[in-house]
Amino acid sequence: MTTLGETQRLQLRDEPALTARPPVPQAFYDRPALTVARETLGMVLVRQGPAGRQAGRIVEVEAYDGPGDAASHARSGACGRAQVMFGPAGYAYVYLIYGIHHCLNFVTGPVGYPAAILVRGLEPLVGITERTNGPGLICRALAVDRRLNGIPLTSAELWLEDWGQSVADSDVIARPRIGIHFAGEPWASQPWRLYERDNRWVSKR
DNA sequence: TGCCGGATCCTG
DNA sequence: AGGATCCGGCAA
Repeated sequence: MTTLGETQRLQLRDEPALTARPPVPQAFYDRPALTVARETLGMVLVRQGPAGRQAGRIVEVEAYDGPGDAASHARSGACGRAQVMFGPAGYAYVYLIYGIHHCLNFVTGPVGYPAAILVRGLEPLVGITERTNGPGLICRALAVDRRLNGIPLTSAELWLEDWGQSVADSDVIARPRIGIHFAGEPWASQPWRLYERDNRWVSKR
């Protein structure tokens, strides 16, 4: 596995037209949440929306895994907003939080098993001018709201691409998830927040 | 039907 | 440290 240094990433930023790749297929998401989370680091999130084509490299994610995860929206069953998490892998789960901000997730795993990856940090590559170090900021910068809830990640509006900028194992940091103290143990301590070491686009704390 | 609190972010 | 501001879950 090779990783690109900062210099090569800067070169990629200068050649956006040359870097488009096919969308990551649905099968990528149809695996355990932690596996998908690890491999999602370094993948490029592409948004085709009101601002045209935007792209950024995912540098921070969190996994929410299974019906027993007390921090997951799926903890109360397949009702309300969490329904998408119980559906097939490879779909977007977008919800409104604190009445103000949106959060973007990728549904993972088999039908009936609720799991998802929350996108928390994005390194701008193409067409992104606002801050993207935090889940609400990412959605604002990419014009992602609940209209995108439930769309497939192979759609023409939002998808992942592999630009060959994966994160080396030695650069992956695993820590407890943010803002889920209410879940209690062991969930509050599960190291299911993954991010790239020393990347400025990782959310604060 | 009402209330409580949240996978956040900004301002003071 | 506290406010913004909507929605889901749970108690009554």
